[in-house]
Amino acid sequence: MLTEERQRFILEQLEQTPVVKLKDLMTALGASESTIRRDLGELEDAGKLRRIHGGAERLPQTKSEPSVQEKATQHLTAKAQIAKAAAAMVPAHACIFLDAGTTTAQMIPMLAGRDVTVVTTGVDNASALADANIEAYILGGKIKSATKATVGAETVSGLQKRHFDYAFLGTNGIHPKFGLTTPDAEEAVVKTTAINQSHTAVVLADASKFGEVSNALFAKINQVVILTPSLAQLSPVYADYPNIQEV
Amino acid sequence: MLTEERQRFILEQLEQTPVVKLKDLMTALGASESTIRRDLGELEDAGKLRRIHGGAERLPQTKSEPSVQEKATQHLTAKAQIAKAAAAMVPAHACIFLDAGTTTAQMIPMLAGRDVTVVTTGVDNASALADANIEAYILGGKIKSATKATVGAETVSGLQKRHFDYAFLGTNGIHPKFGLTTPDAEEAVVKTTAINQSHTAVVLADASKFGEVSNALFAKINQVVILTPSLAQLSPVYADYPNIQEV
DNA sequence: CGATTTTTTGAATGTTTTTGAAAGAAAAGG
DNA sequence: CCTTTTCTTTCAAAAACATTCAAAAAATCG
Repeated sequence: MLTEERQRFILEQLEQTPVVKLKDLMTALGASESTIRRDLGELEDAGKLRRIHGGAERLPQTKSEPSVQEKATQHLTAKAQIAKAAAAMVPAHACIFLDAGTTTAQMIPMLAGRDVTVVTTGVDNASALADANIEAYILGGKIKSATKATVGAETVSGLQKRHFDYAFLGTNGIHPKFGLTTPDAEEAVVKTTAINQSHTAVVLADASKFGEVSNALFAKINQVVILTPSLAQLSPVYADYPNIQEV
Repeated sequence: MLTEERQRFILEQLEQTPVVKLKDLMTALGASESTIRRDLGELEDAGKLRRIHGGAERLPQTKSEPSVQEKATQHLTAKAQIAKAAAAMVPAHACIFLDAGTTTAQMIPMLAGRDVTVVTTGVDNASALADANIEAYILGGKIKSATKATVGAETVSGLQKRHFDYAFLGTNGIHPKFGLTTPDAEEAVVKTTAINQSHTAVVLADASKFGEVSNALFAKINQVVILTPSLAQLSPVYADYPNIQEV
């Protein structure tokens, strides 16, 4: 484990929680007390954090990554376009899986009044489905505060007891070599399971996702149908895939 | 638990409620009397609060935007009063069940920053818990669109795999003869199961619930602890129950 | 390529801070 | 008044701290 890796990890921890404990860092990083202390000292000298007895705390001016709300307004029209096409794929009496996330959320108003059953892992999606009077189920599990999605063994085993006509998922990255990826490993497991339990898996992706690679793989490109609004704008690499469809 | 974490929590508490009790802080933070006293002393020296007999009080704010938050905290509604008392019952490291509903939802900001694990059936509560960065789990199941609570066999069997130190529930009716009742039979089953799986079950009820009877029974009065803000106003019938407590 | 220097690491040392408990003083409440 | 609760002070144990030193790893140079 390199010095830079450790220090980056410490700062990432501090973005999630206002204080980190030295002992937790020792076990998490597998380094000795001395090493962690040196890292904390250097990071403090660099003005990245403040040391406190027992660990370190985040500086007050920490800027956060784009929140759920900010992301929601960014690619709105493109997302709505894909969502409309995705909702049109759903036949009557179908049972579908709806991933957590703002992209799939756009499908909900377009499913209102339809005879469909929806299973989701997104807390916000569950709320919207209830508002739209759609028959909805949420899978139990631990709630990730960043995305408000349920994850973990309970969610996965809940998925394995079901089968879906269609699964609709979002993604953070689509790459010819590295496949479909998402930042969170636990969410990746959930997505993979949902794909396995569905007859047809559909990924909703706007142009900004192509060529991107995130942390955790959840499927290869040819395992799913990909809907995108702007096939022409993309690198010609993606033209070889018949399962990437323009809407 | 680090010094900074404790002191941060104490100040956050004082934003919610004008006074904090030393004993409540002890159970909430899992620290000794001496430690809490030292924290209060340091925070007083730093000009962050004023110590009073039995705890500490918030300083009179002369800052920018006092209107919204102070009004919300100074004139505590009946529900917030009960929620505050209920949250004070929760010790550190506890695992609690939080019923769906607006009454129990009021407990969430008062649990923020606490070392507790919360399991809920309320979709909206799950969202609020995630916002407050509280470790939260939602039970899977069908979502009732009226209340956005999960119900059904999946929810009940999920409950039966767990155990809680405390369960906090709302109710629609409290009656000496007909017990605790709620309009929906499926939600009643969930509440009953939650009570059975908990060491102590606590029902939060304002005065309007007493004497009312709804459709489905979920518990007898003496099976739970009932918190209410206005014991004196109630019919003398309820004075016979030692488990009905004024807050 | 090997030898030497520099950097990084983990353990050992003694010091400081934090913590919880105890005992008596002060305050609150009947 | 007495009883109970809360408060302050003191003390020893535990945890966390800075510092030093030698071994291991990496980089540099002849």
